[in-house]
Amino acid sequence: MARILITSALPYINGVKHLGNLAGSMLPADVYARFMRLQGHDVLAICATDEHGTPAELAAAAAGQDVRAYCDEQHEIQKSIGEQFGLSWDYFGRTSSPQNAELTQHFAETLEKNGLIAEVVEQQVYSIDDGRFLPDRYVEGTCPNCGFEKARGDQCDNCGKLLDPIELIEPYSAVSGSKNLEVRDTKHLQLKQTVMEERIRAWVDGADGWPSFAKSIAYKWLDEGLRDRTITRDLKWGVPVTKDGQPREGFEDKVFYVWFDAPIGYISATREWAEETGGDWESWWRTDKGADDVRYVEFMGKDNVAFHTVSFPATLLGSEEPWKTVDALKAFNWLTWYGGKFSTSNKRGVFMDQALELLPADYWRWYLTAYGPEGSDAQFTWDHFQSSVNKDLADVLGNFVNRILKFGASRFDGVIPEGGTPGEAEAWLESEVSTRLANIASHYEAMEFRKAAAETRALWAAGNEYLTRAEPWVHFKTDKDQAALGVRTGINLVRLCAITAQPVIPDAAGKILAALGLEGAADWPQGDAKAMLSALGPGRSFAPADILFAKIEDDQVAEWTERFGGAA
RNA sequence: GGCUGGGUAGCUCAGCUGGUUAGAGCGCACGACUCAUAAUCGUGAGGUCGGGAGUUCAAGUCUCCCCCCCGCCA
Repeated sequence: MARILITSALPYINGVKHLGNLAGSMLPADVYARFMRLQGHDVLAICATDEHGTPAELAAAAAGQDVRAYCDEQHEIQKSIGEQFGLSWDYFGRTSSPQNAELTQHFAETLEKNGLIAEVVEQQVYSIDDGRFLPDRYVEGTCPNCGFEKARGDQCDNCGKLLDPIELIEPYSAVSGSKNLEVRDTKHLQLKQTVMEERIRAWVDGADGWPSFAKSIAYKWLDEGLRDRTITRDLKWGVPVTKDGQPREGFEDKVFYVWFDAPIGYISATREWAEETGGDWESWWRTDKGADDVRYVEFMGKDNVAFHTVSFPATLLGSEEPWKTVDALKAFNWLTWYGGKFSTSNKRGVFMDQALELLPADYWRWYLTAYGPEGSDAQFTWDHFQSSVNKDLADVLGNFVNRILKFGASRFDGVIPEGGTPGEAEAWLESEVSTRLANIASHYEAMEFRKAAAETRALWAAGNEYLTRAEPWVHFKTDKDQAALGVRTGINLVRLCAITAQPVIPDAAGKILAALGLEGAADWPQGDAKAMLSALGPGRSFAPADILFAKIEDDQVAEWTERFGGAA
């Protein structure tokens, strides 16, 4: 039994995530966690909301709420929707937790002791009326490049030029509209990544278990040369900056930059979990306290790769403390909406809460796993979604389960019958089952989700093919024992299909197992195929399940296309 | 304009460090079956791997140039 720590990139707090976010980290992390639990491993799956930063403040302001209240509410919403999607986190924490503040301050102070943090003086816009420094996006004014009058401090939306707030002509506060601004010197902390560069490169060199494109992203950053990063911001909402555990002089109105504290959230959420459950968080994160045998697997979208391969490791390695660093890293590409970007404002794309209004979670889980953006970007289209789900789930799996259970119920009174002599069809199936099960497991081990799903489906197809070969409906007329063998074997195969499908479609798998009278936990099938296919012996009763997956109809697709946008 | 990532059968995608007749699913055509959600099973037709040049005994797979798409940034 191995110990496996799984994290998925933290969803940002400002609203419900879309299907691309789900497909790119949270869902595969869950599928992987479920598979590993089925294998009997000790799994700790951690996620959390990423709550700090300017966008959170802006979103709260837009909602007319206090930031804390806004985050409280949004956190609960995201947690609930995730659970409805079957995301089986062991803990879903928050980066706004006291645990995260403490750990973030600990890391910053430790890094400083190790000479990796410098205090620098920068020039920044100060709003006298607001009584605060204004971060980039809180200053607006006329663009010095194109004359656009509503340019933001970080960038002009009109000409696209990247700006420094102090360059703006006639700047004003986006908070109050006040023009009573001045440029003042202000102190910030910088993480000296330049000093860490060779060390991080060596660490990346030694890494395996990353997709090639993840490694190339890390090298690209390293090749361009790491820059020292300012890790503090002039915001109220965030982790306060401290020194020796006390508020740091000159930093009373500053907090750590969201990208500094967010990945630390993986650790702090584990600590939240430990405090709630009595678990031992250090045994998962400190190699001097038991984590040396932990395999740590991170899931993320490709936009997050640099932060996980360079920035976060810089924090961990720079501390000179025995923190666990990532072992295997799985990065996903983009799920695109008809080849373009998901866009809330343009009414393109489906968000997690909306998806659940349309169809149960398993439909989405299957589609996003079997056709997800794993090796390259993947296109979501309604037509593709409809045809994939209908064929795979309704026709191949649903129909297989349904036909064998119904036939067995009507011909053998819902009791697994005995009798019959295994022949060619059974031999073929045994060979098929052992091949497929081995493939499914090895693809999951390798975190090849599309391939694992394809093999899972191949097992379902083998079920249909077996019935074609065994023809119990034909034998029933002349040789009931032979028909009994087909039914018994078919039902055993249904069980195997359900168990192996659990990581991806847990609800449907549960319904199937319930139909077989197998409520509760089921472990990954053990033994040889012959034994697996006779695990459920004669005499056990079963009942046909309700239709597992209703087909998606054309008029539904038409309606959804109208509602959510489709081909551009 | 710069920088990633792409451009492989009608569609969506696999093809690791170059090596037998380039793969899968869907769709399509034909055949079989009737237990089943008009589901299933079998067979088959489909690709000069974006274009050009080069390296090599051998390139979808390496090098260079060009074209196009998505995304990020300027």
